[in-house]
Amino acid sequence: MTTSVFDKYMDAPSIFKRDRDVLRPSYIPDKLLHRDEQINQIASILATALKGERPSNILIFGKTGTGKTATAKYLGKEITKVLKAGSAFQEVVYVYINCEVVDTQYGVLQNIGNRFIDNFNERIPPTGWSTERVYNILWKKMDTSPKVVIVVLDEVDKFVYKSGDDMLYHLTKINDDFENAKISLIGISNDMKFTELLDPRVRSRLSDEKIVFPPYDAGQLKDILKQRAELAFDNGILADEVISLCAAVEAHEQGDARRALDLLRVAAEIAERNRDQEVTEQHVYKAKNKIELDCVIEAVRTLPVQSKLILLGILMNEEAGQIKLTTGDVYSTYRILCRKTGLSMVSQRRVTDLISELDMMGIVSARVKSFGRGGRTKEIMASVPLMETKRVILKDSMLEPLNEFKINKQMTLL
DNA sequence: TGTCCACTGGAAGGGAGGGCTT
DNA sequence: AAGCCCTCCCTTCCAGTGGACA
Repeated sequence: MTTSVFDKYMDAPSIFKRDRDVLRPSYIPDKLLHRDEQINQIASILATALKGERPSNILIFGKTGTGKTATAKYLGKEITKVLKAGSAFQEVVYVYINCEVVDTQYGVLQNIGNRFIDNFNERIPPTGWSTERVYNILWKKMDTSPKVVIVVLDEVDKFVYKSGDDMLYHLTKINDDFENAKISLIGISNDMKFTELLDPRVRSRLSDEKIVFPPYDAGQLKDILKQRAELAFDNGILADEVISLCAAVEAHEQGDARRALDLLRVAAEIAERNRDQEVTEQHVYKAKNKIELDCVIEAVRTLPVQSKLILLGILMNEEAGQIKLTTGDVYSTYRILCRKTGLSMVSQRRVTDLISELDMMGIVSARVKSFGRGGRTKEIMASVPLMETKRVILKDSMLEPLNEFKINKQMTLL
């Protein structure tokens, strides 16, 4: 018999009863717990679609992991069920778009449009057409027969921040031009404030109905975890306190069900890898640390090389004992590193933006501070673990020349 | 009280790179 | 091939600014 490096993992008994995907946030259970009120509210609005009328537009607010996306997808499934059963009076098309993935006007219109184009050759290409043309095709294809189109724009705030509200304006106005079809929008956002950016006309049209998803409390999280755990594990695999602990940890932070589920899944995976028979509190604590570090590492690993260089500069300064830096400091270190690696150098203005991006990602903390005559600038410091992060950055092949490189205080003063 | 530093962050625009149309 | 369009990444320009210091 041949042996391989995988053998010892392959024959390890699995802790999971079946698919571990039931613990992933993308899994939509048959019954969503503790969201009855919101589901009923939205369902009562959308029900008009099944009667052939245009439902009001809806804005859904709530922090991450409060079940907004799950609810939207769940309702999509339910509508499909009704349509299949043939009890609807009208054709209803439910389009779900995640604006974090599709974040341009063109992209959103293309995505919606292609739902109504069966012939592959007629499809709207990912780029190349004018937006106006895409809009016209979309309009024509949608309006061929009477139907109600419900477009869900998940993370719509991301879209508005990036691309403005033109597209929302057109989509909310398109009904005026339709003869047969009707469109209604569901915007999902975790940021209440983004509506301030909208043109007043768009704002009032978009937010006919507002629905807020509150964070889950510990008890609710516990129910949700229990529901999934029953699907994922056999009895006796989870120590009694494990679910309560996962629920308590996340309820304490933000009431985020997504993270609570991740925590449970990773804890179980750690137990499995250790060939333990039971998932215990210790596994949960380990999982918590692992998830936090993994998030940082993944975020840093996928950074563009210019941002890596900037972050590396900040970390190297920290290593040399310079914890707090100004934009000027960061830029001069950045220039040293550019010269060392031979990479092209971007302007200070651009670096300011990249620093702000790193700040938004939580990788560094940067706040504007005035030093009086010393000028007004950002005060920047890293908020990720020094050595681990540095190691990840230096794995980038373009930054190889920096492997043994260190900076000292004089260099930052250049 | 006014000055002045070292930026901040908005605006406008360029150009490369993707792709389509004619 | 030439002429479009859109997005992304970047530059240049510049008015604006919080607060220590004279």
